This record gives sequence, structure tokens and C-alpha cells, in this order.
Amino acid sequence: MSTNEKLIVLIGPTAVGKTSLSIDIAEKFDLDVISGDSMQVYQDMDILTGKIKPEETRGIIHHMIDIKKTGESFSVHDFKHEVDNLIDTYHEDDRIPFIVGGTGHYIRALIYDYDFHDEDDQEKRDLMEKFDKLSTTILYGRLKEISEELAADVHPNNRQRILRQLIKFELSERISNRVTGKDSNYQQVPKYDTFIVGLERERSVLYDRINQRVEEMFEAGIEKEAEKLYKEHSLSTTAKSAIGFKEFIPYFEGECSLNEVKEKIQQNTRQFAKRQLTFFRNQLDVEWYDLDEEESTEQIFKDISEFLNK
RNA sequence: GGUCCAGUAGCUCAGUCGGUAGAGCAAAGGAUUGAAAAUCCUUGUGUCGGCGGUUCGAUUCCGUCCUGGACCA
Repeated sequence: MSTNEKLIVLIGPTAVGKTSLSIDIAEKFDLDVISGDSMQVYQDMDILTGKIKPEETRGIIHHMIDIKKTGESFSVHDFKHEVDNLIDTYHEDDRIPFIVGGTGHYIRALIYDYDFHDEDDQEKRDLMEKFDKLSTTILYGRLKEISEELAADVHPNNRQRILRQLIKFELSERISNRVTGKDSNYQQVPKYDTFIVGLERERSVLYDRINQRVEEMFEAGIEKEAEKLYKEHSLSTTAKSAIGFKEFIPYFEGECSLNEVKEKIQQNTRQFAKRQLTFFRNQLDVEWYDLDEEESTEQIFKDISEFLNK
């Protein structure tokens, strides 16, 4: 695994304009697209995830889209497992893998090579059920007993993270040595020679685009798509947290108007975009380009070209 | 026209028995190693509707005006 193996990544907040630029880049440099998106993996969620339409791909191959049913769960672990293999395959063929997406956590796991073990889903579910009855305070207390160091990294109110640490600890007994501190092989150095293109726009412009995009989703029939999923009653925890679906639930239960749903989706999407930007800014080594400026696209092409030839 | 209620942070509202105010939501910033479109943290000065009066001191009491609502004519 040579560090000379190159990887190109295109990231940016939702609605910034990733999709259309990704096709231009892929065509120009003869790349396939590997989607780095936690929700576009799901079938039957096309409009609400802003998935690329078949006619928009212009024949470019897309990986990691429509690979899961909405009843199935999905996580960083699954993503990394799949994409690590894909990346290797491309490198073996002397081609450069091209990741495009908005899920920073997934992309970071690839680049910094998070170390995941195999965990038994049933065991995990049993533990989850066991912990479910306990208060967050008690759970945090347990985590502290296990390891002060681990507990220090998790906020006492963050139940989700506390649970994960506890489950990790319980399961690690069967895997190898129990983990009572931070993972020793925590990676600080990228696994590949990576070029991360980050797309941004002025905040108010981005928010206008988000609002507009949600309007378009309604025109495209998002309500029908969400209703179908709602009636199936079988969405996994992952799938049902999708923005553009969850906001419809109170509407289908007669608790709010369609317009309130729309406004809620717009608001949640804006907040999501903000969190994405925070993650990209502080967790990844990004080369930023402002898409409000005409010449940015040309500059991106130039810089990718330079990266490929260096 | 009369009576009553309301007018406090961008929004919804609490509160001050007179010593210039605080929650939720929004917004902004941040964390982020198996739910990440998730989860969590930090940040609250605003002519307390306007003008006058009483008072050492009024957003709080009194008068008046404006705006919204309800009821009575």
C-alpha cells in the first residue's frame, strides 16, 4: 500500500453544486464516481436525497448509490469496507479513484484509515436493549469506571456516544484486548496521496439554493416518495433519519400542514449544511474553491491536472 | 362608541409584590472513529409599544395615545 497512490475527493455542503461539477471532472479526467454519501446508498429515496438522475450521469459510472434497501442499516464501517476494496481495485488498474460526497465522517474514515473490527449485530442489539433502560447519567458513570480517559472524550449528555463506547468495550472482550484507552493506531497521516477539492459559496447564496432546491423537491413529488416509505413502516434507524423524510411524519399523522413540513425541511437542511462545513473545515485538509466566482471551475480543473501529473 | 385582554431577544412566551430581565425555538461558532442527513457542547443588552406623571429610582404603579384581539352596543 504505497502512499503514492492517489485519491481525488470532491466535497461540499448539500446544494452547493457538487453533482454537476463531479460529472464535468469525471468526463475531463476519465474518472468514475464513488459516492461518499450516507443516504444516497438507499433505494427508493431518490428525490429526497437529491440523487443524480440516470440521464444526468452522462454515462459516468457511479458506485455506492442504491446499494441498500431502506429497511437495512448502514454505517461508516460498511462504507469503508466497501470503498476500501473499490479503491484498491482502481489502483490495481492504475486508475485514480474519485470520491464525491457530503458525508465527511465517511470520507475521513477512508483517508485516515479508521481501524474497525468485525462486530456481531445480534450481540450489539442485545447490549443496546440492555442499556436502553438505563439513564444517561448511569451509563456515563459506567464508562468512567471502565476508563477515565475514554469518558473524558465524551460529553456526559451525549448518550449516543456513551452507548457506542460501552458497546465497543463489551464487544472488544471477544475480539482482542479490551480497549480502555484511545485506539493506539489512531491515524494522523493520510493513507493515500489525497487531493480534496472543497466547494463553498457565500452563506446566504447557499441558503437560497437550499430553499430553492427543497421547493423543487416538492414539485418533483417528494411527498409521494415519503408517503410510500412511511406506509412501509420498516425503515432502518439510519434510513428514517433522512432529512426530507422524517419531517413528513407529523404531517402524515395529521399534526401539521404541508407548508410547515417544507419549512422544516429547509431549516434542517440549512443546519445540516452548516454542520457539514464545520466538519470539512476542521477535520479534513481541504483545498477550498468558491463556486460563486466564475473562474473557480477552471482553477479546479487546473489544480487537479497538476495533482495528477506531479 | 363602550368594556376587557394583550403588546418584553428574529419567533413563541415567562418574569420583575418598583432597584433596567430569562426560557424554548431560530441564528452563529464548535466537537465528531461502527445511527454522522445522527448525536452533543458553547454563545442571550433587548429604547420590556410611544409620550407624560408619581418616585431617589418605573419595564413593573397611574394617566394618555398607538397597535392587535375578544366581548357589548
